[in-house]
Amino acid sequence: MEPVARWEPDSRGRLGRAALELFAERGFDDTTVEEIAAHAGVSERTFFRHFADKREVLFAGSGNLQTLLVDAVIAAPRTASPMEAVAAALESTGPFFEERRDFARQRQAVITANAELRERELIKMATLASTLADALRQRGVKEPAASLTAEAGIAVFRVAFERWITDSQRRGLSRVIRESLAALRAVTAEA
Amino acid sequence: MEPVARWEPDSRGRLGRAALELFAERGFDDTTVEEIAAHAGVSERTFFRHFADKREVLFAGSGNLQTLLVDAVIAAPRTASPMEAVAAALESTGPFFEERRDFARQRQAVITANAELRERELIKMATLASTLADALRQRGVKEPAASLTAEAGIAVFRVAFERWITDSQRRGLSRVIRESLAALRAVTAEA
DNA sequence: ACCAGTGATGACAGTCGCTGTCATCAAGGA
DNA sequence: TCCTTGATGACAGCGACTGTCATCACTGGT
Repeated sequence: MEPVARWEPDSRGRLGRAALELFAERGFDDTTVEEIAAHAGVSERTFFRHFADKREVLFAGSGNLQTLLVDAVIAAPRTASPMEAVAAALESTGPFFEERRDFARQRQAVITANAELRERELIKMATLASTLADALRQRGVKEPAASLTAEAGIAVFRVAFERWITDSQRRGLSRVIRESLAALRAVTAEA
Repeated sequence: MEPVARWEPDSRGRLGRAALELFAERGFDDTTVEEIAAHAGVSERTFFRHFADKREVLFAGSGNLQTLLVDAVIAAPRTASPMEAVAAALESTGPFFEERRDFARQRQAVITANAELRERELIKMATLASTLADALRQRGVKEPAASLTAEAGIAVFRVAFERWITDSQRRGLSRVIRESLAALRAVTAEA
C-alpha cells in the first residue's frame, strides 16, 4: 500500500489552474471562490491562505517578471544610458513570454474582460515601474530621470505586449518592443 | 411654518464631504459605508445609489479633468505635433488644480495611504490616457504614436503632480509639468 | 382641486469576499 | 516516545454590495 498523504500536494498550483479555467469559462464575477476551492479539492479558507484576494490568483507569477527585469537592468553595461538599460531589460523578457504564449493569451483575455482585474494589472505594472526606477537609481540615475525612464519603459512594454498578443503576423515580442520604443522616441522628439 | 422638504438637498455632495472627512480622520479601511451615510444623514443604500462603490466617492470629479484635457487637445492648433498638443493640454490644467490645492492635497494623502485607492486612481489615469489617445486620433495621429504620446503624457502628468504636491518651493503646476516633459525628452533622446 | 406618474429615498433580506480563531493530524526531530 | 511544526478544515462573523418593494413629496395635466 502506498502511504496515502493526508492531502494532495500543490494545492496552490491546483487553485491557480482551477481559477483560470473557471474564469475563462464563466467569467470572473460569476465564479465564486468557493467554486474555485471545490474544483481544487480544498476549502475556501485555504484559497485565502495562498492568495491575498480573489484577483491575486491571476497575478501570483508577476514576481518572476519583476526579477527578470530588475536583474537585466542591473546587468546592463555601465556605458548604457538609462533608457538603453531599460530597453535591453524589456527585450530580454521576449523568450519568457514566447514560451507561455497560449497561457498569456488566455490570462490576458480574462483580465481584459473585467474592470477589477484591469485595476490589479495596472497596479502591478506601476509597482514594476517603481522597482525599475529603484534599479536605475542604483546605477546612479537621478530623479526625475529614473522615474520617467521607468514609466516610459513600462508604457512601451504595455503597448508592445498588447500588439504582440493580437498580432496576426506573429512577430516576436522582442521585435515589437524595439519597434514601439522607436515610435516613442519619434513622438517625443517631435514635441 | 416652513414647509419642510422631505429630504435635505444635495445628499450626493454631503456624502462626498463626509467620506473625505472620515477617510482623512480614521483611514479608508476603518470607515464603513454605513458611517459615511449616517454622517450625511442618509441610508447606506442611498450611498450606493450615488456611487458605484466605496472608492468611487473619491473619484466622482475625475470626469471634469477628462473633459478639460480632451477639449484642450482638440483646441490645439493644427500645426502642433501630437506631443505639443498633449503638453498644452496638461499645462492648461494648472489653474484647475491651483484653485483646489488644499482639497487635492488631502484627497491625495488619503489615496496614497491605501492600496485599493491607488488601484482606482491608476485605472482613472489609464482611462484618461485612452481618452487622450482617442482625441489624438481625431487629429489624424496614427497608432502607435497616439497611444504612446498619450501614455507618455500621462506619465509626465503623474510625476509632475506628485512633485507639485510635495514641492516646498510652491512652484506652479504648469511649470513643473513643463520641466518634467523636458526631462522625459532628455531621457528618451539619450536611448 | 384632483389624480396619475416620476424620482429620490428607506427598509430589509440576501450573497459573497474576506478574517479570526480553534481544532486536527501527518511528518520530523530531540 | 513526545513535542513541535506546518497545512488544512470548520465555523462564526463583518462589511461591501444588490434586488426588491414600499413610501411620499413633487409635477403636470385635466
